[in-house]
Amino acid sequence: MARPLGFDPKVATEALKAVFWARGYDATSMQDIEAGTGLAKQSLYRLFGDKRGMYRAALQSYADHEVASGAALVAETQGDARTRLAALFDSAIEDTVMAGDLRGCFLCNATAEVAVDDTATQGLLRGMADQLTQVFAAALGHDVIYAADAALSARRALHLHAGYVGLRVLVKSGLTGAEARALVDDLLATV
Amino acid sequence: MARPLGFDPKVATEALKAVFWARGYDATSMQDIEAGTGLAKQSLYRLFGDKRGMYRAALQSYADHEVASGAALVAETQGDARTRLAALFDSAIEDTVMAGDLRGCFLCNATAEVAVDDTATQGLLRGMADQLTQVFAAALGHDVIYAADAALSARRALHLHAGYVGLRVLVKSGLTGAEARALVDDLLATV
DNA sequence: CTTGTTTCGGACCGATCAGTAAATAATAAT
DNA sequence: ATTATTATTTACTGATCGGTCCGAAACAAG
Repeated sequence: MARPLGFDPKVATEALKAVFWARGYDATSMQDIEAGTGLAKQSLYRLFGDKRGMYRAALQSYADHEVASGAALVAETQGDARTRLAALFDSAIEDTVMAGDLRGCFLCNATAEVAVDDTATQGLLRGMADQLTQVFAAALGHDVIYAADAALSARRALHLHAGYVGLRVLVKSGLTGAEARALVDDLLATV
Repeated sequence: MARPLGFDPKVATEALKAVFWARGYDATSMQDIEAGTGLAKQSLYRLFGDKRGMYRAALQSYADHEVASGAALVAETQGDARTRLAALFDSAIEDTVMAGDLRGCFLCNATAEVAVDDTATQGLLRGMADQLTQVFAAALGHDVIYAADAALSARRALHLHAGYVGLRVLVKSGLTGAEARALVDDLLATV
């Protein structure tokens, strides 16, 4: 028996993701957030508590959509581990370097930006990093060699994850499309 | 015939590096900078122009010292490419995960934090990234296979660089020492 | 010691920061 | 229609932001 919300919280959260992804935490002002979401401060504060809450929601939205869509791509692509990983990396290159998108990976940016004493956010990021590592491990699981050797699989998944993070970061400082492809070729040559 | 500087600009620049390395650009206030350098605003503004100038000087100091010391380590270590790279990565692990240093790589952090429209800083970072890639390429150059094949060397150096960046970033979200070692083992297994 | 030049420290600037309080508008139940 | 409850808007808070101005202190040359 009360007035209903004038907007969809899901949509608002995605708008938050877009805003923080583009500028990071500190460089984003409440003014930017109001403009990006189209909502007034009060509505945002009521829903998310404070600016950090908005940031956490944005990160969660990234994990729920971007990371999950990577997992889906790996699951839906037909073929062996290498083929699935190639599809994952190719789509990353296509969507970033080729599209001229210099925002980088939101998760990587957030990890690099996190303060040394912000253990709460660190924990959140660790969980999402594990989630992403699992995507690589899942792809590897389609080869019997990796399916049979958990230690090898874990190690290589971490290797791939690190390469992925490096790729996404280096793009921000001007890595070209050709360099990105060469990097990925070499990264996938061993799997 | 004038009053001399009451401090060493070199030392001040290193203090700037420490301050920005610990907190990043946006999260660092002029108050933090005054406290970290022990200098008054006026002296800093006169020397570096503005806050961005201080940041650039800090980045340059990182390239001149940290990146250069990596290059020195590669040059001074005796042995083949693999041995030299192992020394480089081992020292990175020892100085970060093992030492409980969660600041990450200043250069990586800066790249992740850089704004999409800040082309000036992007250019500066690109130069430093190339410098770091050259360190890996130099290590590879101690194997005839890489010395003879420039394309392979370039590709693999980029691969190693990306892996290095990924390692340094993942440590910030809680990668353990054991995981870091496994990652590096796998990364160096192919060279 | 005087003079010329530069550094240094603190007061100060308007702008912007994250966050809040109160008033207004809208809806659902009675 | 009245009332209870909630959403939204407007105005405002003290604090802090990056940056500047100016007087005082310090040093070198004469």
